[in-house]
Amino acid sequence: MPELPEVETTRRGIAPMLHNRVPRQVVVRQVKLRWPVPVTALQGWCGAPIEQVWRRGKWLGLSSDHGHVLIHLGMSGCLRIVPADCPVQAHDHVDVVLDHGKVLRYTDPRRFGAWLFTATDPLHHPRLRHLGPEPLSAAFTSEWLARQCSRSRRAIKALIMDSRVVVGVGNIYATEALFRAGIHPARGANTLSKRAVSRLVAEIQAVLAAAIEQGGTTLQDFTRPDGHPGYFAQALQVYGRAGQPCPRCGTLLHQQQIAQRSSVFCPVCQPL
DNA sequence: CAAAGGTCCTGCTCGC
DNA sequence: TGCGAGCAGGACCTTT
Repeated sequence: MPELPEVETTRRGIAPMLHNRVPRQVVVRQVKLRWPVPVTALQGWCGAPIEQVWRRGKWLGLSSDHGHVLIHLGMSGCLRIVPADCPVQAHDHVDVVLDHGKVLRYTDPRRFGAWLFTATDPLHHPRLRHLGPEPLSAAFTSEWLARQCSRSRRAIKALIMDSRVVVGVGNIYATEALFRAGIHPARGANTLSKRAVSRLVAEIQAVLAAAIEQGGTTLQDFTRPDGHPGYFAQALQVYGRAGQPCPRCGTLLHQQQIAQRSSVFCPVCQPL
């Protein structure tokens, strides 16, 4: 499910229900996520009101006087606020029971997600320490991306999906941004002109901002914490449309594996 | 059987 | 030959 827009949509959905609420208990039904869930630390975190519900890249943070819970949704993770008597389903791995009778429930069939805890500065945590700039912040400039491109021969798509270069850009939005910028996903990063890099920065920002505005992309089972779908799927121009005509020139869209991820592109609008 | 929205880790290759 | 950096591929897991 989640790239940056879906994580941000999740954050906005759950934050109002968590702010100033006191977690009373954390129930862990499945310890084996990406890393073992730190059950004891999560229980110790209970008892203090949640002051901040924040996001860094695709990580969500719940911060209180007792420390910081770090949550990653992986490929199939989902967070919702449910009533305390909501029946537990398969893959409902973690509950945070809150003082107002509701529960923050984490569901993740593939278990690529993570729940971590740190008592110290969460941005210094080993998993967050090396993250690159936020794509929608002033720190993500064409100068920055051009510098990263100049020292890499990797495919440009792999580069922009590298969280040390820029956070939050996954397969859907990398595919869309490259189409909008007219850049072939397999182009060597160091072969891009400065102009192409600027265009790419602008398109990454535009596509992410638009997707957040629309509440994220709902494919298969992504729904927002309020149960509504995201509406950005209808705005996708090439992702999931291999074999269909390019929306710009009508040529049939190609699909190929690039950096182990399926990539859709227009061979005419995005020449190699 | 292949593929699905993520990303960490291992081990290879290349250049100094 | 040895070392570090950069990179590709495998790994994790379930569902469709």
